[in-house]
Amino acid sequence: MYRQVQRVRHDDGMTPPKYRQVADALRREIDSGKYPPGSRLPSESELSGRFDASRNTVRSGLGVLVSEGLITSSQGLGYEVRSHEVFELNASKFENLNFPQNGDAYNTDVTNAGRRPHQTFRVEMLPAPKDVSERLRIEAGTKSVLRFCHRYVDDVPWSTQATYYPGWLVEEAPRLAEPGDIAEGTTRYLADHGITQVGYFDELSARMPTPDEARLLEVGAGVPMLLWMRTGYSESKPIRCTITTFRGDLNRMNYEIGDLSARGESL
Amino acid sequence: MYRQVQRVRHDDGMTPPKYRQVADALRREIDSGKYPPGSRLPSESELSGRFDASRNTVRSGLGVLVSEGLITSSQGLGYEVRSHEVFELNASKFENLNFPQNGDAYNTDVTNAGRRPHQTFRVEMLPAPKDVSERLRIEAGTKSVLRFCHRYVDDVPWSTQATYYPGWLVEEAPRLAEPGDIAEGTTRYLADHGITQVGYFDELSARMPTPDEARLLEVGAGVPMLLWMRTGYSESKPIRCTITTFRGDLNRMNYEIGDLSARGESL
DNA sequence: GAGGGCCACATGTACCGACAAGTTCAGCGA
DNA sequence: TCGCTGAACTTGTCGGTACATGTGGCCCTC
Repeated sequence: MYRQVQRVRHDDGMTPPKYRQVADALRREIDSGKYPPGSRLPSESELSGRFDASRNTVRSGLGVLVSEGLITSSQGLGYEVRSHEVFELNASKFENLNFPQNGDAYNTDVTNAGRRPHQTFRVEMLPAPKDVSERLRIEAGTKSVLRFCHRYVDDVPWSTQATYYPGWLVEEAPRLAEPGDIAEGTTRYLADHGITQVGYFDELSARMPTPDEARLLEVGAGVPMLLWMRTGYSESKPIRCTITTFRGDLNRMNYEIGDLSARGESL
Repeated sequence: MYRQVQRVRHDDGMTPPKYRQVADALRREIDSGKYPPGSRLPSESELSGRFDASRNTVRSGLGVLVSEGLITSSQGLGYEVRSHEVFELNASKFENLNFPQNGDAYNTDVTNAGRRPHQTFRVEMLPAPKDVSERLRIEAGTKSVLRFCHRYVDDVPWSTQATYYPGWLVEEAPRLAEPGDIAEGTTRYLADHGITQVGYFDELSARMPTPDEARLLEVGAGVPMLLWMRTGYSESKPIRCTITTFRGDLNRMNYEIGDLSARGESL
């Protein structure tokens, strides 16, 4: 039987719990530059001594910073301060006949940024998920073509992109369902078969990764995903739905709307 | 001195740690509908019995689900499955002279959705933060006007919106720096003073909330923020920079690009 | 010099115990 | 009836211990 010293003050200026004090102190030191991005924090046992707290308590504090996305931990190595180099994507420029959104566009973008692109690719036929079938305006469960892309930058998993085409479209453009790249780009290929994309509807949201996504993109706790759903329309109906998942902290999506001649070339 | 039974298998088909098994099992049950949104999970001690694990281990498992944004916990009550009613924002329609992005637009939108809007408002003059001054193309630290809005939906904190105007703009449109609403909307007010916004540049990203944001928006762990930066331009230069932070899981931002006549009124 | 084994140290998992503090409700008393 | 108190739940915090497991470097051997 033992007695622990717990918090005593119950007034308004409540002392935060110890694990939070640890988190706050370390967060301040990280923000102040004492621990710059890429550097390593002291070990749990060192911090335990410094804060006069048990290793469990220190771990809770570090856990807060991990779930804030400030640091990562790796077994055997320690805690490292994360760096945040963001990658810019210009969404409103992505797709047109001259600059289709295709593997090539991605390759070009990444290469221009001085990084090394790499992607894996897969084609499947399967019933469309509910949210996709609603957007493609087809019956739930109707067959659709999924063209799936898993993209890397400098061998770091970067994004997954799943494009669904409604089943009826395959009748008119059979190569959609065939494995392998479409060299001229799907947008161009469809246009050549009389299906021209004239507009699209984008939806953006954020959420924490599902276990699947965490595995595919090798993200740990504290890294939110940026979700981008693009539904493309011909003059008469929806013809595709693309769902892209990014690491939200490493990507920024841009839209240019209206007259931006004043923006010039800078930035 | 005691001995614990720990995992033994070291082969490829590695058994996941127990806390993860707990998380996976509960996640499946939530997905399956056994615990629908709004319902409560069994208590830690019940789960402890069911999974033959200590309360700490069960807590770790639940912590995984919390940081995935699937559940929330409240002291004295238990764990509740979160619901995800998303709120739609049409970004590409937001701003023009007839439908300015103003408190009114927000009020209208929320009321139309059958919810109750409420907002607090504040005006300040202060040096522009670095990221803002870059976008407004003014010297870092130059004075700027901040018009800050904290918005609620049904008394739930929903978003914060900070709009910065460059200091030089105040000379031509002094009411910007005065506290209180500008009834006709700032866009209209600026247009009446010869400053017309002809285009804007949007940047979207996601990250975990800072402690400040967590406080203002009352979000717990596992809820990512959706960040929206909009820089508005006149014909010759940037005239404003709006930074909006949303709960990423409860909001969806939409963009309409090109000809969407096929989309019709539905959805 | 190259390779392997081993040790030191990092975090990861799992258990135990105790007490603090928020919520609900039955039950008691004015 | 109303209001308060306390019991019985809940989760939150903090401490301890033991052992598993990943990493890197030292050192010995071949």
